[in-house]
Amino acid sequence: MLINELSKRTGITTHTIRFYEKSGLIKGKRDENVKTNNYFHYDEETIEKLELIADAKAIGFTINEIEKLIDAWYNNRLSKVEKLVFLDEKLLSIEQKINDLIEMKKLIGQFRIDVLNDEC
Amino acid sequence: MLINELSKRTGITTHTIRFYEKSGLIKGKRDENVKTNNYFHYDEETIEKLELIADAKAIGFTINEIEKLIDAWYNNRLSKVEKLVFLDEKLLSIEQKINDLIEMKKLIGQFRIDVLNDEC
DNA sequence: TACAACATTAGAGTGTAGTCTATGCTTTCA
DNA sequence: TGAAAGCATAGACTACACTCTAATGTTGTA
Repeated sequence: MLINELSKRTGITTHTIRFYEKSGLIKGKRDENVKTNNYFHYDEETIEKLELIADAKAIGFTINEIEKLIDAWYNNRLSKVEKLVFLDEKLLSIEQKINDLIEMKKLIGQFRIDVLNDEC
Repeated sequence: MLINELSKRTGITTHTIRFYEKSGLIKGKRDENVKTNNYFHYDEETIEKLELIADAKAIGFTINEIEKLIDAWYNNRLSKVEKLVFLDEKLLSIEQKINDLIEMKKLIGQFRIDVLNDEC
């Protein structure tokens, strides 16, 4: 599919898709048989990747981290050990974030009770 | 205390502290008795606030959200209802983030197993 | 009293992640 | 076949959250 369809199917603007393409997060393919244009063609896997990007962004991953994640997932540039090191590191930081969020939830929850009881 | 001590006690640079001051997150007081300088004086509460800022930043709050949180917490610009609405909204978004993180943890955890079993 | 250390403001610069505009070529369809 | 819609690239612009520099004034100490 071309960029417009990809955009419609993912809800991500063509501008942002091109930005991700330039950043190396996704890779469209040029059709060798067509000499008249330079259009990028995208496959179903790209949709998966864009969904992964959206999810990873939502939990605070940077473009750089997402690039590495996609690299570990889809490409074979990283060795098994490198992949495991990276994934373990991410798992740890995710756990840390969950704990931080639970702490903040407690804090705000307690504050909410104080407000409710006019103690604040 | 002056900005240098505040910086040392919180680990936040004077530049960043001034940025927070300009952004309205913290408020130093000028000493009315001293006419020779314009130095800001900070109290213990400011340390608390800077710690709250650091924690809130770590979980992805923006400066704007943090400002509102501090406003609800320390100042009395917001009514009880406004405070509760804001806090409930934050609690919901924190819960959403925790769920997103748990999902991503599962995903990466499964991927880790696949890598371990050479299925990837 | 010299001078190092610290204070202030204004404003420029940086990195991240887009977002938008301009220009120009290609494809599609009435 | 000509207009509308779609595609590409380059590069300018934006928002956020700092981070740094310059210019200038104040305080503390040897």
